[in-house]
Amino acid sequence: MTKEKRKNMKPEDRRNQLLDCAYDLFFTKGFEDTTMADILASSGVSKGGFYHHFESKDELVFGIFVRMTAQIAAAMQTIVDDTSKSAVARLQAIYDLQAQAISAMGPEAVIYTHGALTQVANLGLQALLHRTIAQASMPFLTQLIEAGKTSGEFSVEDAKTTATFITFINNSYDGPLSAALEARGSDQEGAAKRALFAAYEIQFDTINLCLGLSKGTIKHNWSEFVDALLAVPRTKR
Amino acid sequence: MTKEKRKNMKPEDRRNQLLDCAYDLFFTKGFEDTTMADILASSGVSKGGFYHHFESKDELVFGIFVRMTAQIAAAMQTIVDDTSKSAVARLQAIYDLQAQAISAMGPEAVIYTHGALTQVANLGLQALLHRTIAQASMPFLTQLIEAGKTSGEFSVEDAKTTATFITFINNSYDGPLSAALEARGSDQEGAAKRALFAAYEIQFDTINLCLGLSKGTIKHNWSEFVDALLAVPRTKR
DNA sequence: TACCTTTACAGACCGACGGTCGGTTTACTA
DNA sequence: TAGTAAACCGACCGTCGGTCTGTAAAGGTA
Repeated sequence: MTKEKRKNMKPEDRRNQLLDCAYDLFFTKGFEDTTMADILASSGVSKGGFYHHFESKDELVFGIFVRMTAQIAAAMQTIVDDTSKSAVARLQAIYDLQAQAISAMGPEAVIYTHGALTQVANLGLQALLHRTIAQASMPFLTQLIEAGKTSGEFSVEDAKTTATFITFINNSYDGPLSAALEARGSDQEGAAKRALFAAYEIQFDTINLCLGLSKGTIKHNWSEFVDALLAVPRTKR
Repeated sequence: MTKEKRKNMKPEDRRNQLLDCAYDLFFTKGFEDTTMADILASSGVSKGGFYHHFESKDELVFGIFVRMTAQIAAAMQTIVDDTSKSAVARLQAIYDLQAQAISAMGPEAVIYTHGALTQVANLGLQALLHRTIAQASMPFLTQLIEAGKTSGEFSVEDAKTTATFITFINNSYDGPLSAALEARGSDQEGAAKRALFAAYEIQFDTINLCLGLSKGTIKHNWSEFVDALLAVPRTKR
């Protein structure tokens, strides 16, 4: 931390810089365990500078999630709006996109983030993240299921009910992944990996069934990616 | 707060009293928003007295969940161990027990607790509660599904995988209930109620399907209880 | 250039919080 | 009744998120 000449930045740039710093810290140390001093030190901004742009520490979380939902909404929008594809194909595209987005982070980063979010101190942050993603993606999934219902591809009583249930499962069912990551390198590794794929199977069987699709219609293409995840050696810390 | 004569209590009693006070406060105000001063005031114990029995504020949460898991485990144990009943009947008994336990609280208390847990400030507590209940109930559910598999009642690939998935759904799928409670008294009430029952339907359809049971075998008997919940007028606060 | 206004920033300061510590009271035993 | 161990008290401490007063940079105007 060498003493640098003070540099006034454009408000939007400074805000984004602070959001970036907070993002890193919150998702590794957790919200409560990240102090304002941490954020100020990593960003090189003074307290006064920070509170000129944000009203509170809480607003950082809010700001992070606003950025995130905007990205998710935009991505899903383009997929759902491509009506040249069938509803099934578009739904599959959503899952593929999910896989791509996570893949793009790289295995190590995914593991690190996942591990951090699963810590007890971060459960609140994780729950809020799930809720945020659910709220952002629900409308588009509902719209897509509605489209598939009218086209006769999906056999569904109520699109919104189904969308709610599927969104819930997609977002929150990460227990088996945690267990598998935990088991890396131990003699339980093989069993945990099989359990993980069995979990994905039951998850996607359920999804297909809820939409009235035959088994295996919508599928996760996560195999090679999960393999990459489990191949990462456990970091000592 | 009249000044009373000091009364030394047995450690176990004092601990339980403090856990009771903390339970009430945490599940209404939330963990972070409950100060030590709140707990001390409501229990009439001094700071020194408290820290004689507990190491930290965090330990209160831990203590609360230990008591809770013990109760859950005991209740499920007796049901699962009653091998005179079929596996289906025992699984149904678990859901009935769940309904009874919640009913016993009374509609107002359920609504209040649910509302408190759903607030953003309490999401961490809620997630930890879900995780705790899941860990406590999983072994018994696995055992029961295993029994039903060998008896031929359930058609299941792997008992543990299925138990994990069902436990996950049972514990965490409370979004529709929140929405319905939120809609009480408004013109959306009817729609929200229908949506809630549709959500329960898709939930139990999934459960039955995961166990290879025909639709409607395992069912929730929550109708009249949910009616009672939704009949409670919204309290202004 | 000189001057003024606006705004991005600095850091001393504040009250509230969780937790500590030395001392006091109670309950029990001999 | 004296001794002791454990239950209890409350003043005190360090750290936290947040405030407030002041200052330096940036940009307009002459």
